[in-house]
Amino acid sequence: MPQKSLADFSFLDAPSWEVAPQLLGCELERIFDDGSVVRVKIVEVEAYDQSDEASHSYRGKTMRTETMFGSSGHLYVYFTYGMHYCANIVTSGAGRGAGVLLRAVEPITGIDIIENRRKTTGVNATNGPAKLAQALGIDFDMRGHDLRSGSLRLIPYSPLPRSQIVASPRIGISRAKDTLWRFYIKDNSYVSKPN
DNA sequence: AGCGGGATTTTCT
DNA sequence: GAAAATCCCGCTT
Repeated sequence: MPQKSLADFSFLDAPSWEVAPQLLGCELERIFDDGSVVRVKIVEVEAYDQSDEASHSYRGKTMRTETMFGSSGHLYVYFTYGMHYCANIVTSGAGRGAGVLLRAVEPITGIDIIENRRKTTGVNATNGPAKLAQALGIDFDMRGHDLRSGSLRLIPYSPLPRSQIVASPRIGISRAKDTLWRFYIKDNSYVSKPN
């Protein structure tokens, strides 16, 4: 398989709420240190932006959110509830604090590896932001990782037709509850909370 | 199927 | 010192 050209990642250099639905159907390839490979399809995401009260970047750049203000296509990893890592794909280019939270993925290859890592099977292995982070081995070691190459790669695809995408309020936030910045693939069984 | 609580530590006030 | 872009388990319907 030939390496994708850099131009294929240019769609990330746009506002997060426009990028988010375009990430649905794209894939992630994870190559672990032992050489084993896992591939998944993105089926649920949420957009966050510095203009948005619910975003970690709302109150400006901090030590934690520095990567959100950096280049598009890098990985913003945060730690929450004392035990969970979650991952965002940074969007909007340098200077603007924005990203797209990965909320659910569908395993394509390496399902046995995923289920071993998660100690569970089926949809429960990857139908949540902290679940997929654990499944893909994402923690603070991956902070700021460039998703265009290396051990975790984004593989872009053409956008899905709008009829296959559902927009809804985001999950687990206390502010900006009415903003419809959660996007998921209609009827996909790996979505964390179908409406 | 749905609710309620506990886990556990980083980050910001 | 409190909240957190969550998950899991156990208990009740």
